[in-house]
Amino acid sequence: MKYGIGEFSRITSLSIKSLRLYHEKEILIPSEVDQFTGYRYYNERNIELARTIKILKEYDFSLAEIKEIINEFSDESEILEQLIEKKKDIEKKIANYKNISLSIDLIIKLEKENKMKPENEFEVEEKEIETMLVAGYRMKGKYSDVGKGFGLLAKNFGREINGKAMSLYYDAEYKENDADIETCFPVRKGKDTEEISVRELKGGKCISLIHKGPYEQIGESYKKIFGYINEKSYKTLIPSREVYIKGPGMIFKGNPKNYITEIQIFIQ
Amino acid sequence: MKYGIGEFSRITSLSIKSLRLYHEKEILIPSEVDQFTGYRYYNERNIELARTIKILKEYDFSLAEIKEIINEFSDESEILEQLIEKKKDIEKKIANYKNISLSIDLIIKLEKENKMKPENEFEVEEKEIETMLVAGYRMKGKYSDVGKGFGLLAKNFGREINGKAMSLYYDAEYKENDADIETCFPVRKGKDTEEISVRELKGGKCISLIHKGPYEQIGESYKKIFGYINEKSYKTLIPSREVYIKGPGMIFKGNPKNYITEIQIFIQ
DNA sequence: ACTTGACTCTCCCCTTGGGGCAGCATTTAT
DNA sequence: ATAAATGCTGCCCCAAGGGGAGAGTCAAGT
Repeated sequence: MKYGIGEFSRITSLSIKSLRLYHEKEILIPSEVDQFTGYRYYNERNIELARTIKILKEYDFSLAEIKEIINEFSDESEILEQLIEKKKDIEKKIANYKNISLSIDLIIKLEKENKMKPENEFEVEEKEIETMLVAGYRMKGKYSDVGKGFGLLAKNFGREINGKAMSLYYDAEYKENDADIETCFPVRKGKDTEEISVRELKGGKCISLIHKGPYEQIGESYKKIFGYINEKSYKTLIPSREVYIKGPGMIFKGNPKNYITEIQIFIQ
Repeated sequence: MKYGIGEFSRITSLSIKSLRLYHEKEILIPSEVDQFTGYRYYNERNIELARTIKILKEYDFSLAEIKEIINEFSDESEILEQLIEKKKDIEKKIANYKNISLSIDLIIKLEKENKMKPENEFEVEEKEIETMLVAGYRMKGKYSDVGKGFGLLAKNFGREINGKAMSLYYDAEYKENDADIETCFPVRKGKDTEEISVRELKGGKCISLIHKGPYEQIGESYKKIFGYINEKSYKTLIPSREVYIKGPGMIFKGNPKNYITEIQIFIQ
């Protein structure tokens, strides 16, 4: 029994194009090729081989690998090594895709939270903040350096991040150049590394104000919030916090005019 | 400040080749191109865009998708839809790879079992078989039809298969053409479908003989095993079993001379 | 001013696993 | 005998670049 390429294609569910390619690459050679017309004819043994090739393709082997395998081996027990290797490859891909999936999840989650409660209020507010687990990287420098801190945190704790980026300011007064800052992410879990400390960040009562717009103009909001605090004669605690509700994103830098930062000054 | 392509490549960790491609595809257009020399020069804004592109690439977006996104949007909140879609894609890939991984695992496992205990004995043996969960497809036909049954089972229960393929023979005597056969796989778990029944297959005491070689010659082994049974005056039960310790594989058909089949005839 | 070495340019071919089409030859069924 | 279906080769195309040839350009040292 012999089959023309069309029939063979239907039998094996391999496209005619693929069959011609496999012939050209000497992976699946028709049992007979008409010397004059070039017509390809396939037989039963070709069907078996085609099945093997299809399965190896499903298992993500490349045509080059498949060619090697079918030329050298004829039984599963002989290709255990290759199967184990391939499985490792696949596990790596799975791990990689899982990371991507988690990263995307985080972005979606944070953005959805923003959509849920569009912060329309610009008034000073008193509120209670809960204790949370954070990963923090403490540094001395300027505000503009915090990006590096967040980059470091994201690289090390990317998959455990659980909320919005924050900065903690440990100076009692405003410092331009040598500020004592800790960049933080809320995390689900994690261990200290050399540079990063993971710990509970105590909550408490705080005075909060939403600042909308570029960070460079945040001074005005600080003025407003301290005005309120002085009026009420509250005693402040350090560190104070800035929560980046909407800042430069994971993907886009975004438009600074739309940045939203929450200032939180904790009181006794 | 402007950067040559080499420096920009170092800054962004994108290869020069990629940068030229992105320019050609109008994804990342240098801030300045020398009209006479064709030299590309990049600026700070290009760095931001490059970062965005890199991240989208990591998230598995194609260049075409990236082009669309960066042309139309400038904030994460605007591409939530695309992110959700991409996440679905990635979940599909993960699911697919997991299936492959499980299939390969199964093959490796079964082959390793064969290596562990090379069945060297060809003598009739009495042994105890444990109860196991099986998925079975019952049919009437010839032995040569069982392949289809196994194909069906593998398709539906592939990821739950937990041992070697078996056939159960429900006829008391030998039948050539219209035999009542059930093809089975041991499975971890599973639910009945219209054609396939999942259930406990009771174990018990059986007389076993390993048959090595093509199935066509299994008659001799049956003769031997029934000789033994008659000699001992055992009462046999139905169904009897054939366990395909080594038969046509998942990948290769293999050489029938090396096939190993265990005949199990249960006794009271 | 010149040379040298490092950069950069365009162009072309290669990769994987085929898809699609043109133009022609052959086979099969009516 | 003729038409419809099938098959052939050859060419161009996709994504996302990699590699290299051959030529032009830039900056620094002499």
